Amino acid sequence: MELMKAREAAMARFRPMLRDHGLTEQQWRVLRALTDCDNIDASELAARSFLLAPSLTRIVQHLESEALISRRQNAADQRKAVVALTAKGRRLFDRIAPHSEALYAQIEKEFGFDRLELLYELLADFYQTLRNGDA
Amino acid sequence: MELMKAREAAMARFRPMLRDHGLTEQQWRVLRALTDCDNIDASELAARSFLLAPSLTRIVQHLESEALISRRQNAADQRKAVVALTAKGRRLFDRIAPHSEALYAQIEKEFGFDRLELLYELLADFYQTLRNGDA
DNA sequence: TGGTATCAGTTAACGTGTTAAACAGATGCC
DNA sequence: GGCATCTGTTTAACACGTTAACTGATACCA
Repeated sequence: MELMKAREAAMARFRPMLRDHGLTEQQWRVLRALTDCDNIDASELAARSFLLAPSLTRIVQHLESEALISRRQNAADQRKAVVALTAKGRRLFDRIAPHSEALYAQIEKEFGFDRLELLYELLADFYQTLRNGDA
Repeated sequence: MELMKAREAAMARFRPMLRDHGLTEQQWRVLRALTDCDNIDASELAARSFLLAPSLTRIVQHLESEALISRRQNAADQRKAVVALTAKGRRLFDRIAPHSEALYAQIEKEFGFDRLELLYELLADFYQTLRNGDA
């Protein structure tokens, strides 16, 4: 419950900015993942952007229809779909990234760098603990 | 991002159990809020279960169709809709509550009570900090 | 080599999150 | 009393989360 509230509060900061650029939070996650590691197939992209496959399918279709990314089939394995940023997609990323970083910096300033680091560490640990317990 | 992952990991524990009882996470939040404080109007219920009004409208319609809650109009202010648990709703809550508590206890055991308390405190603080900054 | 299991991705169905707009009941002001 | 405004709730539209079922391609193996 507290996790949900905290996450909503954080996203409330980012959403309006992304909206101004015509993106949702998840679409932004996909562009960011592709900037880090372009030309990967859908499974890899799903893992890196923490999206489930059905969501990613819809998002990729949407972004492709706006020419922000391209999709082609892996020649070696016809099942796989390789996704890449287009020049247009990269330009959009470059326009948004400074705003995104500014919002992160603002949160860091308000909440305090050390406390934020501690929170990150606890969250990552919490995540790992629960994942291990599932097995 | 870490917030999202942590929340997903936590809900992955609860969802299957709730699903066995035919509820979603949000429907469960509504029942829990009504158990704490019955006969409140929709705005109050939305605040207590941390749902937006449109979501709550749908959920209340759904739960009402399954006779788990009842809805009537406030006599003093015809705009307000007063929501209450039915006997059936209360019985369902009583059946689920022990499972829910067991899952919480399990998480507490795996992650550690003190660390969980620290995490709660940081999250609540994070939430408040961001909310204050919005004003 | 052919049959079967597995894998990558998609589609479908349902419920929720978010935003904007619509709506009726309440309130305030002249 | 009539009219603009505000409030509580609902509806609509679009996108995502989750689960399950489906399709086509690949791998395995008797």
